[in-house]
Amino acid sequence: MRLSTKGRYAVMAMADLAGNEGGTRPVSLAEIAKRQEISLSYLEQLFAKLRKGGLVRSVRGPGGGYRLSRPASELRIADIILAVDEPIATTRCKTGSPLGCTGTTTRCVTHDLWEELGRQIQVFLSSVSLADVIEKRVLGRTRPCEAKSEAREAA
Amino acid sequence: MRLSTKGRYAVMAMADLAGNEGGTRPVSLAEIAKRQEISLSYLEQLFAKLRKGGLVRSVRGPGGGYRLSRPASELRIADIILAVDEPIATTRCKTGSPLGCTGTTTRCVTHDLWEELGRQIQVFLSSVSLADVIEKRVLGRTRPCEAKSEAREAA
DNA sequence: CCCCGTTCCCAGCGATTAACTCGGGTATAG
DNA sequence: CTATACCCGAGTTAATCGCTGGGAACGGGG
Repeated sequence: MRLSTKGRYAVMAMADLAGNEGGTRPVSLAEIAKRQEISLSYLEQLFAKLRKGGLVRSVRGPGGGYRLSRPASELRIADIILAVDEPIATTRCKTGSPLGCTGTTTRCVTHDLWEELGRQIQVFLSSVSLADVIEKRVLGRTRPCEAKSEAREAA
Repeated sequence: MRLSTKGRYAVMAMADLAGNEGGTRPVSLAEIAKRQEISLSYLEQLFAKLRKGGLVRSVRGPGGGYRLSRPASELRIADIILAVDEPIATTRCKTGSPLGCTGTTTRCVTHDLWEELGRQIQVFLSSVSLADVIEKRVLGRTRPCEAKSEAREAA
């Protein structure tokens, strides 16, 4: 899972859309662009991908705009980022086959590390829905069961 | 915390160093460059930062090279990445003061989200030492207490 | 039915940034 | 003295971000 500003913009825009959807009429990109201070053209680019990903539905013509395809509580942040940001290879192993780097030399000792990190990020972002974000129910999700005092200093 | 290829290369190189340190003589960058297939010049750039960060010690002259400044079990992955990759701002809020974006509009609803994500990554990478990586003790660190079935499909 | 504005839609472009290289310099062992 | 290996700064290439401009569908007024 890749983490870039593009994904962040997409989440911002989706949060704006979820927060301003009255149910009566769609929300135009122009509104979102003004509120979130993102260029309209860039938003269009992002929403094209979000539409292909099935996260939003578009309504054309005057009074048109975008709607969420599902309730905000069922849209996960991970889905949004996955829709706009192509996944990136976190290891140097050949594309597709993670088998090409096992057991030879010290080549890919870090393979498992990055894979596990990616999994951690995925789990976290999948556990947060769009509704959670606009309700500010994000903080305090650190699981207390691993709350060892890992707070030694590096200096 | 920023996640780029630079940080990954640094961790690869440090893992190589930790795995090939016999204790008798330092490890030269030329060796690491050959084993890890990273260009020598780029490695020098990385190790300059690692040295400034106090993670390695250098020995000049023939037979010289680098040593870990501490046992591999006391060097955390987070420290390595922090040493080579400048931290990046994950929100649009003005630099330094995260107070500039509270309560106005929908402006920074995502602020808490990115901050919490960064904290999650930090916690994970701080929980893994260089020794863990070369001993392959990385997988299976997902805390089982949050193992709800979050596996609904997005389609 | 026809015109017209709104809004989504799509392809390509410029500028910023990261990734990486190149050329030198300095300390040290033999 | 010389070869090895660290040290340092500037320069080059490639990718990505974010923007510009024109085209296509749709609703409303005449």
